[in-house]
Amino acid sequence: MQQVRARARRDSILEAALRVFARAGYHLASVDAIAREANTSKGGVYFHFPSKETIFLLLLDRAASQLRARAEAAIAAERDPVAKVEAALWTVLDAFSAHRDLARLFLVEGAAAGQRIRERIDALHAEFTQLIRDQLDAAVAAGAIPPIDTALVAQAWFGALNEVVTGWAHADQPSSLPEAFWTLRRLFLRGVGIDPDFGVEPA
Amino acid sequence: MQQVRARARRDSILEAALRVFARAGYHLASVDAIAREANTSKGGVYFHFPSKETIFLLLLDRAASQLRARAEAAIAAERDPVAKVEAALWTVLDAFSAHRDLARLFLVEGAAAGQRIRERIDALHAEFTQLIRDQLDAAVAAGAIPPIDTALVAQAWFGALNEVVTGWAHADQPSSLPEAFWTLRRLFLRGVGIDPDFGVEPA
Amino acid sequence: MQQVRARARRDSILEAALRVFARAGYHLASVDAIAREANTSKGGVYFHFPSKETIFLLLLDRAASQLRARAEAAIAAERDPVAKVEAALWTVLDAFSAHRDLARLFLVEGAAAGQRIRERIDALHAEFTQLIRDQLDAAVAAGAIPPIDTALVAQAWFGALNEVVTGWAHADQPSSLPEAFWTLRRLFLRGVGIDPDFGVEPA
Amino acid sequence: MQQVRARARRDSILEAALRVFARAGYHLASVDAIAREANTSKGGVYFHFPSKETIFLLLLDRAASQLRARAEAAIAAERDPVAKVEAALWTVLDAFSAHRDLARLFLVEGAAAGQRIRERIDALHAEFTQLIRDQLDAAVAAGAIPPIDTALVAQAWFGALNEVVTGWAHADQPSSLPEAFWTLRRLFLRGVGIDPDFGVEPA
DNA sequence: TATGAATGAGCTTTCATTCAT
DNA sequence: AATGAATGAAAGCTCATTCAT
Repeated sequence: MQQVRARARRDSILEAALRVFARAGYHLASVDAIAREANTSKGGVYFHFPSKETIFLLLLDRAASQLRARAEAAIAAERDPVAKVEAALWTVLDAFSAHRDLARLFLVEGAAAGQRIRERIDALHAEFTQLIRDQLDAAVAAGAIPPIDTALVAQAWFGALNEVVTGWAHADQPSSLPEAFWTLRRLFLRGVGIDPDFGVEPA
Repeated sequence: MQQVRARARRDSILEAALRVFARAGYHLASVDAIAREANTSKGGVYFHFPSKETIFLLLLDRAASQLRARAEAAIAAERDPVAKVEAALWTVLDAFSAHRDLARLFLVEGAAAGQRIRERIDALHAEFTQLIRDQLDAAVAAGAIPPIDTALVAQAWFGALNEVVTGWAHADQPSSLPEAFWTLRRLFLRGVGIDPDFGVEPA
Repeated sequence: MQQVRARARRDSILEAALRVFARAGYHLASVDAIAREANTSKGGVYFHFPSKETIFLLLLDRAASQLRARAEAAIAAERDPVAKVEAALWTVLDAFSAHRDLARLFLVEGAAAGQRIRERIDALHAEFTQLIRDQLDAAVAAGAIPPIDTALVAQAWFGALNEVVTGWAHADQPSSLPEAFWTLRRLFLRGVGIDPDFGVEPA
Repeated sequence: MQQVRARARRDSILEAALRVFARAGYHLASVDAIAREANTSKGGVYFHFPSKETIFLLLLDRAASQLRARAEAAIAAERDPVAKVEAALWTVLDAFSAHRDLARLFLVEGAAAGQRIRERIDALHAEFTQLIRDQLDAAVAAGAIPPIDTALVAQAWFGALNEVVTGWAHADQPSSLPEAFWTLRRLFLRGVGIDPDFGVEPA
């Protein structure tokens, strides 16, 4: 029973930390502020977690696996290789735009937070790039897409998504993300040689 | 004569600051470390610059205008609209990859460094996106490219370039920059409806 | 229980700060020195108080209200208007001479300590001058003292008291406070037209 | 010839320092600001003076001896003992009110400026108190004033003058110093048993 | 478990003073 | 004589982390 309570406390601290990090960024988020947001004390935070960095890392991992799970589910729900590719992209774009602050936090902010965190952020980038790449590879293998350096394409796509979403977060560009999606979809698919409306284009 | 020395010192502090910022990020770079790297004292740094933030901003502006100048020169050297587009892209890619640490510093790291710096980083993103967009608009106007949301495309391309280059530090991909260029070029141009080998594709 | 300890610590920091301020003056009193004097650390001081200035202001207010309370009590204990005037003077003189270092600190030293503190010191001067003046006004209204510019008189008296007491630290004069009181009493009262021994003098 | 120039430079630095000290107070007056005000450089200041403190002390002494000279002249110009007393008072009040900023600087501000300066400020107080006291003693010896603790009276008068003038400097009290003089004169003289209009009062 | 007081290293910045030129 | 670059010892303040209760 006590363990249940402890677990709940731990989770509430994590939620609070997420909010504070998202609001203030890694450096400006003080442990005090996190404790206050979680309605506990600094000591309470340190009882559950060994350091501020650890909390950030935990949140990072949690966000990453949630996103991964969603993406994998979306991909699994499609049969067609190209549709799987699109599912991967759409899930990422969708998740980013639903949680702009987190996207900013983990994709941008986190990069200024010291060696350890940096490395994991890079790993996260790599992971999602890989996820997209896997779908591309499958599509290439299935002949749905002409051969191409899929690693590079995945990386480029990920970066494009990232920029568009984080740009959207604080400017007004683009004004509407859903509309942007259709343009990006065209841009991406035609880029790899698919006519988004009729399948593979003739050479 | 003293002025010459002072100018040299000032420059050496700027160089040192650039190295330290690139190595540690804005927050983790202490003025002490910058002074040490420049073989001077903290007071010396403050004699030449009013604040750490000012130094960062100065470096940022310097890098931005160098890149802008290069890009504009490269664009001006081409006549064909599509070639101008390619020139813009290539310059950015080239510059970024020659100074990956700076690209990381100014495009990623700096975004977590406080209001003033954030604003200028955003402005920098906007500026280079605009630079690319201008070429796209010209190409569309010239009929070299079918109509498209050029703002979004420029943003996506910028993000793609950014990600590919800053991702380089840790991955093994791409093995070579020129190769990557050809892939990206194809990806980008086909994305907007140009056959990179034969010009505009038939609808 | 912890709160008791915290309160005690807080108070001990205040006492320590008072000693250090009195010894060194506002500017020369470092927070480090205050912490050392209070057998705690700089961080400890800042845990209990938000700034050095706040501490000074707190001490200032505390001293002022203690003095005010004493003076008001002494005044209330008298019925005769002239006796009230004397009570105000005596209380101030007594308090100042019992805490010469504080008088010096708050009446003299503090005046060079920045806008906020200056304003409050001025207010303190004004307050005690006013306190004396009120008694003078009452005495004038009661016909115990001939009409006079009571504001100016109160100011002059306050300054005289201040100088006599703060000057003590270095001179040998006056040998004894009670003796000084009788001299000052005579000086002050005769100055406003009262024979200190027989009441109002004939015109 | 060069010595003449050096002397002029030295003096111009002193004047500049006086202005800066009066404007900003001892602590806030930086040597840089003094150099700038004197149209020279920090090094120039240090060529002529060994330290900031020395400069302040020099100015203090200079102001003190100027005031002393004026007071002594004014005193010497009178024959009557009581008139001499009044001359001393009036000179001090006059000087203070003509140079409010300096009065504030040397009588108030300076007190927060470290041991050495503090001691000299005290000496200055003592000196002027002594000057007034000497006239009082002479008046007592001449039978113009009944016996009294002249040291204490002089101190009280000095303090009263000081408070009235410095109060005048930043509040509006008293509204007119010349008017205040007549009130103070009455206050002071009657205090020591002199009817300011008809000489010594009957016991 | 949880609290919050306490620590101390670290930060940016200021400035009196020194010194090569 | 004079300059102004350079120094370095502070200063006030913040905050991740520790620890007695």
